Amino acid sequence: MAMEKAFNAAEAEGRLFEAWEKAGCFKAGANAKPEASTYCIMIPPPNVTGVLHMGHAFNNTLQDILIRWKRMQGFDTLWQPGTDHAGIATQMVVERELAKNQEPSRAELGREKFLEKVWAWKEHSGGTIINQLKRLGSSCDFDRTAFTMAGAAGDTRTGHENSSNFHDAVIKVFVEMYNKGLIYRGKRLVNWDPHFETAISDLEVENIEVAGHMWHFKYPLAGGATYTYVEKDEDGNVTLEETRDYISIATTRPETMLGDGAVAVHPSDERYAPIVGKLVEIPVGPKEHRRLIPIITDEYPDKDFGSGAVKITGAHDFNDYQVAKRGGIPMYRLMDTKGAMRADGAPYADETAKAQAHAKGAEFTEGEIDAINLVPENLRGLDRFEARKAVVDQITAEGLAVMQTRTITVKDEEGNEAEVSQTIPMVENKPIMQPFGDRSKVVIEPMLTDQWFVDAEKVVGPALDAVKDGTVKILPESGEKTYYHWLENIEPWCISRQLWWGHQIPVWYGPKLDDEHLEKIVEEQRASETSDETYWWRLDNAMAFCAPNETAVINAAKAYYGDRFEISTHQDSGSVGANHPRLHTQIDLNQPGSDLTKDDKLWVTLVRDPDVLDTWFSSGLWPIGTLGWPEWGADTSKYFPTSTLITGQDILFFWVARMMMMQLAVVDEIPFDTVYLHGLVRDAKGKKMSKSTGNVVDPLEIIDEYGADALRFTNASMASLGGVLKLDMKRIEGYRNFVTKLWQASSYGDSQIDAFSAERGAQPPSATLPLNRWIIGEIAKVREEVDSAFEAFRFNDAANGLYAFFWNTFCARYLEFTKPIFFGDDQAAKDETQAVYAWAIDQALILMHPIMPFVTEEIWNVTEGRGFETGEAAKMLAHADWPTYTAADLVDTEAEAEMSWVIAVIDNVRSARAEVNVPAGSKVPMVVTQIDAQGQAYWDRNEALIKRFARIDSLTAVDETPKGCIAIAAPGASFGLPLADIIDVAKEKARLEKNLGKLAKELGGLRGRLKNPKFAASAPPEVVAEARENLAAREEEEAKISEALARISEIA
RNA sequence: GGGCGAUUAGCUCAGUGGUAGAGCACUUCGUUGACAUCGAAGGGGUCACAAGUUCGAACCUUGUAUCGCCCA
Repeated sequence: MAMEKAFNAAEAEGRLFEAWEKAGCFKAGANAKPEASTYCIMIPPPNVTGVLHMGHAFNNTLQDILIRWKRMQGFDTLWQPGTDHAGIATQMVVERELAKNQEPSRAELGREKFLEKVWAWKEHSGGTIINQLKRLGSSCDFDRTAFTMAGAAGDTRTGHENSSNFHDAVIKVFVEMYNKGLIYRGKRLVNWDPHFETAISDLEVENIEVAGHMWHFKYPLAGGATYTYVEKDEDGNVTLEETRDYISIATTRPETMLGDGAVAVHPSDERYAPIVGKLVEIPVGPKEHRRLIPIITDEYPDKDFGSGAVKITGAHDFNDYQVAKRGGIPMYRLMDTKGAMRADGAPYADETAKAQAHAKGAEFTEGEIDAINLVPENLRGLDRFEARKAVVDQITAEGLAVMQTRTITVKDEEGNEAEVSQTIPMVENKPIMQPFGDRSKVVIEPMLTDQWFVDAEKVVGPALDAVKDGTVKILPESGEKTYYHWLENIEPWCISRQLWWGHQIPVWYGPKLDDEHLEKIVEEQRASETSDETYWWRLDNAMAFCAPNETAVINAAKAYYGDRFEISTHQDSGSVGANHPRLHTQIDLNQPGSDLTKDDKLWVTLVRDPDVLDTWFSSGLWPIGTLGWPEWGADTSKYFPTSTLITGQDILFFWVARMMMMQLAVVDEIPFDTVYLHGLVRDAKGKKMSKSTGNVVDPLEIIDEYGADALRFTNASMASLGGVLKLDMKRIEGYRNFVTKLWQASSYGDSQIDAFSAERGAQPPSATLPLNRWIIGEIAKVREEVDSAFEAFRFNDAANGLYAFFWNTFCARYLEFTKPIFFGDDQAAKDETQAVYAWAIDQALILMHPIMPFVTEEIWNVTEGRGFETGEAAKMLAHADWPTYTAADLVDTEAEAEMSWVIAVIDNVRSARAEVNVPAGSKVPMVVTQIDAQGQAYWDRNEALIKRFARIDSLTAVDETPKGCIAIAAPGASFGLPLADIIDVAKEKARLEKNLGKLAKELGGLRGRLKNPKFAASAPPEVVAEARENLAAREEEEAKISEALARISEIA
């Protein structure tokens, strides 16, 4: 059948993908040979709310290349697709949707109803990105599409119908790790998002440089003490000396001053040495209740930054937190979950007294300190930014701001200008790095909160060892260094999020209890029934029960509380503080005089922790969770441990390292043996793609315009190990042209030489012509090149090798050289060449299929005609057998030498003609002055070919080169083009001289090396031999050109 | 401040000890029986800098400069 004029990607891609899926080409184990080893890739699960971006396109192209390659090789392959539930992103999307449709808000709906809405949204829109992966040609086993919330309450099982019960796996792991003491609850400074009212991970924080202010304030020394403040220049000369009764502090966040626990200076800072250990007063809040804090030393303050003294607010700054931990400085939390100044607790006077008591040595627990609210009444409930203004105003009004004098020009009423000196507070306007929530876009507040943690230090060991001993390989190697650096300095992993959408933590709280303290508990209970004490505060004294489900937790609670108690559970509606664990009795404990007797029946209500697990906790279980652990059967567990993980280097720690730790902790096996890391896809200039810059490239638009194959080829060619990924449209266009080239070469085979009617199979047809023997060898070489490139994850080498082979060797040489045969009349030669041509195209399609599946499959199907060898009908290319022939099998060195001689003659003639302006179209005569027997044989066999492509009409042997002749040198032969009438003698001389110049440079290097006795002594023999051969060849060429130059000079 | 990396042709990048390559761009030519989404020919680099190791360095070592990314 005649092929279309060009490949219509837009029309063919959808049709081909459907055909592959319909034929079950991508199912786990499809095309596997009997007893084949498994090869499995776990997709890095995209966010279920996501849409395909260039990063996904790149990442999935590489995965698809590997899986298609292995599938064709006959491995038992599985490429596992799926999405993660993306807690905060999904919750946000659904909340926004509710608002848009004017439906009740999340808070109005309550937890259960809201989660129904989320599942409904997932059912409707959650499949977007999975379907977009298909546009790219991704050959995942989509029947197994997984979801990290599969099996959780309310799951409608849409879009992940066959997914295993991921929820059970997550909960099981949590419970087991909890029981082993690997998971605990504690206070830590986290990135708090005041909009979503949850902790978020570092990855979800964007640090953005914004215009900020730096205020300078005076903290007066306690009791009016003074000291001599001395500043010196570099040479030690005193530049300032004054008596001060304060220490100057610079801050960009004055509202946090209320929670200061200390002022820190560098131990080597001489300016403050006299006052280290003294107390200073925090210059804000009601004067009579101002707290005194110590001046301490710590390595953290930078002497040259600001005044060199740093206020330490451990509960609201990551650096300060470390200083506070080192120095035992209390951390006072100032804000609530919305980022407003706290309004809870006792009056300010009482609270500040508590803090002062603690400072003087009274014992407080961490929770008790956290309960202290150091916000003065007049600031309570204010948004943090309003509070900042108020604090600045109050300090300035009191004269405790550091002032500066400025001269400004003012105009009076008549317009006269006058210079006026002004003293104003010192406020520096300077850019500061500020953290923003990547989804909420609000300023992230570092906040000390109760969170759940994995004690990562206890599980990191095996994950480190597996990479150190080479069991798991990370590419590029720099990734391993980063991995070690991360894991050797690992911190506790915060796994709780204050969200509803996610795996709810399987922990229930009840009152702490034992017989001795029962009365005390009852008393406390009595009090708390009427008090405003928060849930968070209550949990400090609560008993935690961790179990996979309610039945189990009730059993656990029974064991703890004993027979006297009835146990029930309460599902917290989700708003923090709305409920707390309770102990009930039929007696109204709040009635005066009421009391318990020993036989009174009691009830305990357990409350489930409202928090959910970080999405990374569940995606940390992705390899075993998707395969059905703990309920997996042999048909899925055989794919574990998986083979290759391809992902972005930015999540090496967040995801890769955690999968390593968790799989090793849970099933004691590595999750994968090789990790391939790549960078971010950037624009052509290397800028990050971002909506605000407007340089985002949509892969789907690229597919629409250039076809998926062009995009995929571009991705492969960019994928050098450790390479930077800059996406240039020009490059995509170039590879689109390559797709066309492949199509046209196939079309030539089809319409011009009817090659595809030839009978052929997987093995190369027998060939006698050097041209055909040569191309068969070249195919074998490129097959080896592609395989070794894929094995080494050098996708760029595979892509570039195929490109160069197909364009420069196959099309520019072989295809052209078949023309004299097909336009001649040697039928045997035609038959042989037809078969070889068709076979070579088949092989090229196979080798290019992993990178460009669509165009290759389309050509494969329209050209037909293969499978004669085995008698089997042609399979789809996606399941064609990957070849194993080697260069050693198929390269014919004689044919190779002959073709390179022919090509050299043609190229030299063409080059010489072009440089001396002989019209390319004109046919000219050629003479030969000298030719060896080998050269003569080559000429005789390839005369028609050389004449056609060098545009020569005759060859005459002469004894002496005619005057005015263009010299053509070839190995073992000297030719000339006697064109005295046409050529420009000066140009020909210039050409020869230029060639001599190039040769002289090469010869200089070669001779220099070979003359050096140490070279022959130290260099490997094959290098020396190569240099000798090279020198001989260059010398032969030099002699010929020198002679030609002498000849041409005769007529000049 | 710490970690990882980069610096090679006008641009984007390959190149792990044997004397420098690709694509694009550029110049000239071309309606030559697959292809103008093309073909032919060509120009273009002190491999950031400095010192060292080596017979030999873009590559290994040390230092310097500049630029990224991540963490603090």
